[in-house]
Amino acid sequence: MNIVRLHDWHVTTSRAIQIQTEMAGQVSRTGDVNPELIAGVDISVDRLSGTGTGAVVVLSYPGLDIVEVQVVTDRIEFPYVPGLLSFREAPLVLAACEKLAVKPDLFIVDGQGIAHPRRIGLASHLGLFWDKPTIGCAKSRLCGTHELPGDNAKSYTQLIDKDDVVGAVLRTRTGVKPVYVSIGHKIGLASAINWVLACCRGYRLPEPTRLAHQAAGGNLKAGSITAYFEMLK
DNA sequence: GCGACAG
DNA sequence: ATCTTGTCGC
Repeated sequence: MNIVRLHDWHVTTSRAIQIQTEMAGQVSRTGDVNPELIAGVDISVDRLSGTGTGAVVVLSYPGLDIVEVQVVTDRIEFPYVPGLLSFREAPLVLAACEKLAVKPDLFIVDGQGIAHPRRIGLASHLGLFWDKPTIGCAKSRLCGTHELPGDNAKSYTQLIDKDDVVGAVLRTRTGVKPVYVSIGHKIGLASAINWVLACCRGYRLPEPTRLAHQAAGGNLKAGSITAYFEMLK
């Protein structure tokens, strides 16, 4: 997985904001994909050791079987600052993805895409480094206002920030708290919503990020990988 | 000045 | 993000 190192991640908060402002205009809000491989990324943090673990789980589509898993653990430098999550998490996510032998066609990220104060959340930022379609699928809101979607699965409402439709509040499963879906890069919102739903298997979170979360925490069942190799025979 | 605030 | 088993509810 080759990436484009657009800038350094070890910067001051003011420089980080400046970088975001400069890069926001490069984010593409249109397009669609017909993925064969969909990846999910996430990280976990160990406050004691001061380290973090970035993980990427690649799934086949439409089977959603695990194709490859990569994790990288390293010291985590940048603090958690709302709006600057990229500078804390992107380095680990990029490192894990650099180890991939396969090339995902689409990435689902645990965080916001353009549903961000400067319209460049983690999903969008990663999309620019990879120059690949990305979708932001966050568990809670960073900015914007919205009505509550219906209680049934697939129901959603618009997430609006400063008169801009920046995402959708989507019910991925009946009765559960909705997720915040937004354009990451190189994909339209309607497609982003459809791909998130296409990756759901009965849990609140779509399989890519749900499994990436487990992988980052060191809890990915080895059995699921075995199942994939069995399937190849 | 007072809240809000992805993970 | 993370601390964490059983338990209440559809």
